[in-house]
Amino acid sequence: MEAAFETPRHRKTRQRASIYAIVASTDAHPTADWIYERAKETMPRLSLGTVYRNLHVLAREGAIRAIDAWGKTTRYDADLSTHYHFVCTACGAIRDVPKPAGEEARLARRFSLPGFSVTGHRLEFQGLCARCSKSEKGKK
Amino acid sequence: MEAAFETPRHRKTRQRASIYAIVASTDAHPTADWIYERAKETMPRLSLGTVYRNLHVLAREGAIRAIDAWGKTTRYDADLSTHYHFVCTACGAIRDVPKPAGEEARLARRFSLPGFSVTGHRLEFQGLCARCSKSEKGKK
DNA sequence: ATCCCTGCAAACGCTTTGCAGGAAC
DNA sequence: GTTCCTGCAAAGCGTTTGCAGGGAT
Repeated sequence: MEAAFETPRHRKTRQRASIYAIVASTDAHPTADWIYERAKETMPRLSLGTVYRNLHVLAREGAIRAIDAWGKTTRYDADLSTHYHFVCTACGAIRDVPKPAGEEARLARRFSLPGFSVTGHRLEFQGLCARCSKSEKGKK
Repeated sequence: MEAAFETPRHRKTRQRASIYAIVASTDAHPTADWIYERAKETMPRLSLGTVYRNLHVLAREGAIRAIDAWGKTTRYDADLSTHYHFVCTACGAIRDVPKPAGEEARLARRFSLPGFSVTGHRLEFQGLCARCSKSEKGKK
């Protein structure tokens, strides 16, 4: 009963460390399944359920962030800096879009939401990424 | 073979008419299941699969719009005017937020997305709606 | 030794789909 | 009469969860 004020919340496990490392190693905003496949390379007995459980733990701890784009599979991001996303409607790729400073203030000024206490917002651009944009032109 | 230039795409059915009427009758951004329950009141043999199929048809035709909020169930909206949404993280209610004129231009100016062809965007506010905001205060 | 965490598999919620009969054209 | 659409039920997909055994503390 030492350190009652500390919260040793979770034990360290190889699984969680590996999962975090994988998420942090890419900016491709991977899906749970993609992470699972990568992690299995070093831990063949890993189960998908464990991946999901640890992604939740990591997200709750604030180590990673869960993002959901256009109703598709949830994707995960270890880049905690606040930014927006651009989603390619053709290939599903997600690119980061930096959020300008003072965007909150601008939005608050521009949108009055009486009675509501706004805790956050989400801005997402859709369209074709550079690559898909090219191949579309080629086709048509 | 009259009117080859017209596209009679779909037949009229009571089911589709009813489903559209229900979506159009509310601004509560209903879920497929809610629509199903309502529609069953007048068409007890209706199946949920038919509801989904028709919602897709209507969305493809542009009669309604499908919106997905925070990874939860898809919701539907017959209000085609472009607007944003505010989602209450406590009760899940969705309220419309009018989009100011010229927002596209402003965003394009503010965010440069080189190489991407942006076809749209989505802005969503999260927080507590007026009602939940009150009850939260009461609790704490 | 404790209890959390894991692997496994079953179950979940929402959504989609194959089929055969019935309705719209 | 020809197709499309429906009701039904089963399957699909991503995700969650109950369980018993194993690993971290």
